[in-house]
Amino acid sequence: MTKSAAPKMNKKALLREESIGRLTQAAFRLIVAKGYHACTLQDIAEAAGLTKGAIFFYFESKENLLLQLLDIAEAHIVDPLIEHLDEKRGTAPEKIASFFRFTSKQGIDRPHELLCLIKMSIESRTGTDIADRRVSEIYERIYGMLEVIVDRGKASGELPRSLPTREFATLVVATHDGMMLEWHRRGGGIDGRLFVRTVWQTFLNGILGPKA
Amino acid sequence: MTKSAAPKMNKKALLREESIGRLTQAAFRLIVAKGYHACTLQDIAEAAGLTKGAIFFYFESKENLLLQLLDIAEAHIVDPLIEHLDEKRGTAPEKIASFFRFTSKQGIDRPHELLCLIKMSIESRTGTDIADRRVSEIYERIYGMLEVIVDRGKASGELPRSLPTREFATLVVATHDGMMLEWHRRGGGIDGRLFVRTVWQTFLNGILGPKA
Amino acid sequence: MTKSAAPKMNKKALLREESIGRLTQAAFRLIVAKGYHACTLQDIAEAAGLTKGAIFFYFESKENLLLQLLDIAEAHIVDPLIEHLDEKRGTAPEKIASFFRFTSKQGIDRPHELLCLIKMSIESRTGTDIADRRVSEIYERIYGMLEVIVDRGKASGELPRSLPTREFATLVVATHDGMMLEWHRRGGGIDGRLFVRTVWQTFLNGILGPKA
Amino acid sequence: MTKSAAPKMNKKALLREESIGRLTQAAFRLIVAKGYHACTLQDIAEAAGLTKGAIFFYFESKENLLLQLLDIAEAHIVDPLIEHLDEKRGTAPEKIASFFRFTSKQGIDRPHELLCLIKMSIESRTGTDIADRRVSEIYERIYGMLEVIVDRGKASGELPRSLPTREFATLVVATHDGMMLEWHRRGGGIDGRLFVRTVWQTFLNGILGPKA
DNA sequence: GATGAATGAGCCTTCATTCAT
DNA sequence: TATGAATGAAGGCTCATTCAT
Repeated sequence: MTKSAAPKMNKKALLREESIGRLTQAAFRLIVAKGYHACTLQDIAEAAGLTKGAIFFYFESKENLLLQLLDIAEAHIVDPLIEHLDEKRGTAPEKIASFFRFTSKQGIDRPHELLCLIKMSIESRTGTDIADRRVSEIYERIYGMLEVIVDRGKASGELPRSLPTREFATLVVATHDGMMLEWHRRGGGIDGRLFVRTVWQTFLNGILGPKA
Repeated sequence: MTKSAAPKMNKKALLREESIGRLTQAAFRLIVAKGYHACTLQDIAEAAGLTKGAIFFYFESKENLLLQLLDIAEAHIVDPLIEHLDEKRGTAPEKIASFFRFTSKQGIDRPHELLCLIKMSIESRTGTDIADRRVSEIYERIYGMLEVIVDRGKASGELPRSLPTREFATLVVATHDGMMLEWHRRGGGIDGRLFVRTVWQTFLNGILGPKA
Repeated sequence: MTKSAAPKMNKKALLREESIGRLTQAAFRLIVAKGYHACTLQDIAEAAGLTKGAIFFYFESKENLLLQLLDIAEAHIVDPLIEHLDEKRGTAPEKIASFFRFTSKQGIDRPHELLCLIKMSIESRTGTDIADRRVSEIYERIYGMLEVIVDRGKASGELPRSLPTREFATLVVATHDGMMLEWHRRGGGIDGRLFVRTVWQTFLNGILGPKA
Repeated sequence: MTKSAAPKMNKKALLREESIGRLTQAAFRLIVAKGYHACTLQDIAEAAGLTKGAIFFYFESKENLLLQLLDIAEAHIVDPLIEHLDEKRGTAPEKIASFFRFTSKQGIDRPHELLCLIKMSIESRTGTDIADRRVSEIYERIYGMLEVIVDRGKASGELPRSLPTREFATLVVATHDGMMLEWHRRGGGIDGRLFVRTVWQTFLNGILGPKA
């Protein structure tokens, strides 16, 4: 449904979508594999079966391609995540468990998009260029959401008052990102589902005690 | 004492140490800040108050400079860590807590060296070039050590038999690296000591329950 | 006919041939004038009215450009030479005279290609890199052909049995290359045709006596 | 006797001569092997067991080192050659035979010096820099001498009047240089003495007929 | 819609050269 | 006497970018 929104879409538009899709997928894959700076437009174009020129035709610049990828990742991952947690009724710990569960599912369905976001958040910390700021922006949304959950949890007594909000939200993100990166790094060697479960059970136990 | 081992060191040797030191420190700092690929030798040389030529005089190539940094990081961080945990008597959970405590201290004393290691481990996953393989090698040492600790802990009943060794070791590294990266990312915004304590207390609670 | 094989060739292909042609001609000229190592890609690009980038677009590296030049020189000079002498009926001395006559004509028509070959064969003798080996390969073809001619000449009594094959073939090449180099060196000062005739008449007399 | 001209030479001067000797010999060897431009001062210094600085201490620049080599080659090879042919009584053909015989002996005794001269005469033909002009100067001496011999031979009837002086002198040099280069190129493969004899006998026969 | 030719800024690297010691 | 440290100009090469077709 997403792809064929307009059933009367003409051939040109179809071709356009097809090419853009191939380029973005190739870009996601290669940026995750080699890092943004180490990966050339040549690489991406070749992987997509097109030429460098096509990238400029569709995206105008390398930076803009990256911004598009970030938009996609935000729309596919962060928006649904926030929506999901907003709608969800439940205690703070439950919401945090949901956070892990939900993004883990994303990480399995769309590993490149999630990993692209995480790797971009790490590759550069200068904060000077547009893409860096865009990444920060996305991360701030996540931090903001988590801090609200934690604060409410503390207010309602679901979480210990002593928990430092900011540091704890940071810990959640850290554990999550670290988990995804290690999962990607050790690829073949570990059992994904087992690993994810180990992570958030440990984590939840950590906050609430082993009964939770 | 390490630096001034020979107090009667001649001027040339002193100059050499001084320059190498300035270059490696600048390299550590800039690679952590901008990533290896995004950071030029010009940047590094300027930050060290020297010229590109000096880098080639001392290190022969950009890749070799990186390898030297990895050697330094391994010697300053990983070697002492492994030694520390080897010597230490205690249960598996205590050793894992020590792992966090020890490297956190390293992360505060020599943040650039630890972060350089972590960032390099993330920037590229192709595993094709020498530096990539060197990073993997270093990480394998850490993984190996952790897996031994976990296995012994399981054998002695200090850790639940149900704990999957490999996945759990991965979780420890993931949490640790994620923590360091987030700490670095949010820099001014969070309280380092408070954060680190939050991390490993949560983590330990997660394994052993809140009393531990 | 060779160049305009397809009269309906499209513009891109024409442009390509034109640019490649200009670059190779410039490269031949400059390498002959200044030597391979002393001549920069900047020099070549400028002489061809293009930029360094264009060289890499077409040839990928300086070494590869040289290899292309060697291929061209072999195809234009050595192949026809060997074919010519293979087809030719006649005694060994006649064939050797033909050798001089034929390559002298080549040397006048395409002086840069022949001289490039000769100069490259002299500039380096390390034999370590690819281009060096390629040059040796080409020269071995010439030596092989000459040695066959000499051996047959000795067998048929056209050449004295006492003539040492290998040394004599070397002499032919030495005289020929020396001649071309000196002709190039003294450029304006000597009469090319007169010089060439002097060379091979002297040479032939040397083998067969003044009557030949 | 040449080296220890002053029997009371002090240690410093001896050391000086020793170092200069090692450097020039290394330079001769390497320039012949790799060509002037392809051979770095580092190479030379290392081969001499010294450092780059020493070269500048003794020679001031790379070009100046080359000029010194050319001076040495001229003094050791060209001066004795001209002296030898001047003193020698005999016909023009005999003098030319002497020319080959004499330099061949030089080529065997001091191959690097003679080959350095020849290779330098080929590597560059721009004639713009000092070293190029110096090489030309040396070659002009040889050409001048040969042309005098040929002219006198023609005047006295020892050589055919029809012989074009300039072209013939060029031929002599061409044959000689070509011979030396090929001898060096085919190194192990050919018999030096046999080769040289083949060359000049052929050559002489060429001018005078097989009886000479 | 997409390509192939070409550019130019900037990178890593080399190397002759300088100089304090 | 000779070295080791350091430089700077220039070389080969990469890569994002432009543009005519």
